[in-house]
Amino acid sequence: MSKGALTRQAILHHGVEIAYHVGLGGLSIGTLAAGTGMSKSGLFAHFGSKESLQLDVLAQARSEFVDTVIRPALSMPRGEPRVRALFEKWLASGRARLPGGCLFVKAATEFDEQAGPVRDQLVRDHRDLYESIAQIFRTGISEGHFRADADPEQFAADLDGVMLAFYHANRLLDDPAAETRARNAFEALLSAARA
Amino acid sequence: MSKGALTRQAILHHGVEIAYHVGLGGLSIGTLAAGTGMSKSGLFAHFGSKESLQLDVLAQARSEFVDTVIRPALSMPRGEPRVRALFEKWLASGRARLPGGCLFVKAATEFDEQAGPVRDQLVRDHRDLYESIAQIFRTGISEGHFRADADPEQFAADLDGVMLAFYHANRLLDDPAAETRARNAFEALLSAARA
DNA sequence: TGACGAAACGAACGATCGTGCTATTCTCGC
DNA sequence: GCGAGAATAGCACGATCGTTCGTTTCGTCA
Repeated sequence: MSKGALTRQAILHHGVEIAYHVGLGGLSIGTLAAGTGMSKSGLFAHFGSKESLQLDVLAQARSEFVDTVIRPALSMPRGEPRVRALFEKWLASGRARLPGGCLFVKAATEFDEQAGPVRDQLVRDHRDLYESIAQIFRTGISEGHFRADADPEQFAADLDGVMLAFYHANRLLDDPAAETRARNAFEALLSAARA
Repeated sequence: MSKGALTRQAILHHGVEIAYHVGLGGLSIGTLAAGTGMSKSGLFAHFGSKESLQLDVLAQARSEFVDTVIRPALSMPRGEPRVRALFEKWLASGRARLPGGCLFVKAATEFDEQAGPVRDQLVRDHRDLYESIAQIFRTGISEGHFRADADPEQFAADLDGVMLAFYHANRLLDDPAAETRARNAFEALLSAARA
């Protein structure tokens, strides 16, 4: 990998880390440059605009989330084990405060009323996520683990809700029962899909 | 009401409206002053600091949310009707894009990793909300509408998750099925609490 | 009506924002 | 090892940020 691509990646890694604390809008080029030991203009040259930087940081977060949550789940056997692995990996990434998934939640609420390319990208990413969840759930139907008339899209929305509530309780409230509650809710979803 | 208190209230109303779009951090004194037709310094004098302004805007959002969601629900008969009214009012406030509740979700993700008085206040508000939900649910237990061993705190977390997923699907994705999904999830919660 | 306190204004501060330029340093293929 | 081109730095810009200060306008009550 060339020198430029290397520092670029280091910048984005730091960027995800910072944006995870202050949001994509709060991520400023000056502080990011200071954090990576670069000059403002030197860093800026890599992206050309702040919006482009935000999109690249978002792409980095997405790939980190896919690597730590989606892909490991897809390597599990089809059906309930795969669904369960998705949930566990997702939960673990939140517990460990991995910036990937968290940044997505933060960016989604930050930009949901601000039109522009960042919002458009977030919409695409969220749709992809929902589609991935639904697809993983469908393997559970075709394997006979879940009812044939279960609604995969409904399950995707429900699971997202469980995770969002977990993020809130875990990160804002520091509620030690957050994980237990998330597990209870997840098991309730599964048993409703089975019966 | 004195002149000062009147303009102050007008400022806060506008503040909630703006923060609902750009977040509490993105809410700047300059734009807020322009939006209310005041000078920056004249507006600033009402609050003394940006942080104080943020706290006051948050208090305004909280009171709007209590007025449009919590209080109407509490006026309904104890038990399931009250729980159902809470859900319906909450859903309606999201559908109508009333800034009150939405701003809370936005501020929660915005400040969940930024220590300070704003975060502390958000934690208190969120705990109060959860306690209110649990309390309303408990009236359903004592009225015999729900199982005696149902967990009110778990229900509060579950309902919050349903609403968070609804916000996401409704505001970011503009998903027309968002409301139906929220209703399905809510009914599933209720029937699980009954059986 | 005159006076006094509250309310709002105008101008300015230092800091930081994103973004251009130009120059310098570095990297890497020949 | 040299030269081309990429990578980074330095500096400055206009704008906006939160904040302060002194002044002016306004509301209210004696």
